Amino acid sequence: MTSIFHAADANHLLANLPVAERDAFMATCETVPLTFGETLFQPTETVTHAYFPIDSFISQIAILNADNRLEVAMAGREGMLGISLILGVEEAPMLALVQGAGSAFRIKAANLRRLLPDSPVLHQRLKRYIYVVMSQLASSVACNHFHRIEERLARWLLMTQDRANSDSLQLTHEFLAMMLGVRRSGITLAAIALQTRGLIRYHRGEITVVDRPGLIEAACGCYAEDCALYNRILL
Amino acid sequence: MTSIFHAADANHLLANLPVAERDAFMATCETVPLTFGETLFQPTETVTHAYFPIDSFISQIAILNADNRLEVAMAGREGMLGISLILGVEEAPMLALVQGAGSAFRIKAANLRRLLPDSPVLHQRLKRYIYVVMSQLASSVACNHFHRIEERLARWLLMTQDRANSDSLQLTHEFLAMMLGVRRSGITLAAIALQTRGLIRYHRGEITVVDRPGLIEAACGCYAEDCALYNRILL
DNA sequence: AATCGTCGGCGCGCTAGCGTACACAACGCG
DNA sequence: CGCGTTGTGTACGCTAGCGCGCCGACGATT
Repeated sequence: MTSIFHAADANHLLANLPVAERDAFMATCETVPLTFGETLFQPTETVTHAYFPIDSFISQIAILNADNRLEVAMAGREGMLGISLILGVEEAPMLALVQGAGSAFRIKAANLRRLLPDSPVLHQRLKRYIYVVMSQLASSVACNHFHRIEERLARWLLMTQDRANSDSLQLTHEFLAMMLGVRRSGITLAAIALQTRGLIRYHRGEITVVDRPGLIEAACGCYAEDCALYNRILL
Repeated sequence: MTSIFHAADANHLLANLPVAERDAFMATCETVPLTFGETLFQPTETVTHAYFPIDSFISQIAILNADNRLEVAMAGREGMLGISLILGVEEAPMLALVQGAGSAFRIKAANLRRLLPDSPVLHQRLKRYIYVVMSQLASSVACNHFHRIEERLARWLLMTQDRANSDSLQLTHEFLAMMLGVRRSGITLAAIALQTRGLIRYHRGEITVVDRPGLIEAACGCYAEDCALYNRILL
């Protein structure tokens, strides 16, 4: 590799680590493909691995019961899945579903635990990431409570676009309804509104972001705040 | 002190620590009184202290804007305030308001930072507490979205009662409305319903829990799940 | 070219909760 | 004792979103 960028840089939490830490991590991790729809964690089950997405992304979904479920967090290249392990807990808090196929670095729980005491930079970065996720969860409580479907849909599309790194997303209204915890036809109405305003275009399971700045405008402020928080704490 | 219980045991996170860790903590902390309505943290401001409530309790409130605010977490004898410090971040994520007057152990940010590396039991316990709070935040996103006011009110009263250690709570409908992020008269209706069912009694700013088991029944399952999670992870 | 499953548009009646506003009762203070 | 303040009950019209269900259109398969 002649580039100054190492393969590990593909995940932001692993980028620019001290060489010793990076090598130690890469020596004990493996690269795995994740397929769309794959379940990585079931709530309360034991977490055996942590995942650091490269070009995949994962939805974390809170389940109240069969009919009441909704996405509360998303992990892509900018983050990780398996926070519990950093906190010394071996159970998964929520359902983790691969929402964007791709690959990820995967590391065994025991290896990660062994690694962290000797990787102060990584360890610190992961703890700060946990802070970001917690803060975003806190504001999501308010966002899901106060903001309407159209704003939340816009926010969700932006977050997904960031992680998918593409203007075109493979998503049905049905799926979006599950993510936002609303009715399918509620999504249809919101999507029509966004399309009419020229912000997105869609057709049978494919949504294209046409006007990203406009979409940011249409989204609730929570999107911008989430970005600002991430940059403030992790960059 | 002839009792086998030490003063530190008044906060569950500090109870039954190894003597060395307990002494180190108690040597650098102070006991402070907290008065009702006091603001301990403002969002994004620097956190100078962590608090371990003894018989006080503190609401953590997410603020979207002047009109849209709602409580997302509560810290009493069973927990702490100032999680950011454990994660190596010095800013506060939310507004922290004293909701039940009483006292708390208070420790300076720098002292806590210095203490933790030599206090493995406490450190581990605090990390596991963070996991509990995160999981509760995640399910709160869903709870606030799907459950109705009456169920959420019942849950909130139970959580408050646990921390206040009293059947009688000093609360106005106005205040409850702010906590749950709803209209004042929405609380009045829910309170009437609960009183009619003989679960609570209230009068001008004082609410009394009459039938706790019944109230648990009336609350959404989130209350029981929160308790179960706490016990599973921290006991 | 016919078929069939998936996806999206739409309608209908309904409910929870909103914003606003007013009235009354209890309490605290001078 | 009278007064203002605070807390609670209630009413009215309104909106977002629900549950349900139907239909048409698209696209893949054969």
